[in-house]
Amino acid sequence: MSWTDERVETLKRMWGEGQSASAIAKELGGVTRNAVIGKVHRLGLSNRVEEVEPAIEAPAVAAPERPVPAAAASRPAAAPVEPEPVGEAPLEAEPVAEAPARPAFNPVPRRPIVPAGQPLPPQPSANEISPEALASVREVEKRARKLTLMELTERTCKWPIGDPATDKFWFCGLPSKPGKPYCEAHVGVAFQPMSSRRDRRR
DNA sequence: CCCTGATTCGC
DNA sequence: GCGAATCAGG
Repeated sequence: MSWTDERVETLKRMWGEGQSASAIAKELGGVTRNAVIGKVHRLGLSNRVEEVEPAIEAPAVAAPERPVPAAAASRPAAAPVEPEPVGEAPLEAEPVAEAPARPAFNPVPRRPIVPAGQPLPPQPSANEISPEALASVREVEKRARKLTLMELTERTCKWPIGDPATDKFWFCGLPSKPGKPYCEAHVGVAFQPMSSRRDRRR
């Protein structure tokens, strides 16, 4: 395989979307993640900071990180602060700013994309699941690895746990069954034979 | 062990 | 230019 314009385009797009090198390699096919990474570097876009798509803008917090405005030059022995030399500072001063007391650290500097694979799980209504399976799930969820969306891979269980609207939300993350999006326990509740979920008038 | 990107260097 | 091997890290 060679880097045709089309393939390069796909590479750029996916890299821009925050996809991992391995994911991109898989998508393209015929190349390894090493090849992708190598190409990324040769294209000079290893710096993923650039945001190509419009999408929802996350305030790109640069975080200059300079809590100590003045007194930088003269730092006798009084300043207990920052042990770091802050590297050089060949650049001229640009103190002006005042950075409000609060660094205002807005989270989510990234904008990950949903990992390939099937769209996610239909939260089952806890009512039509066998007691055994349900018990199993509860048990398993205590041991969930609590992965975040971007930590999911093809071999981690993608079963969502908790309320997405709160902090108490994560993905199971336990080893998924080969070829399945979920772990043993969750496969059990996700894929129910038609026969077992028949009418159960309530 | 699973995974990530970064770098090197023979081709 | 390419990418396997390797490195460094989570």
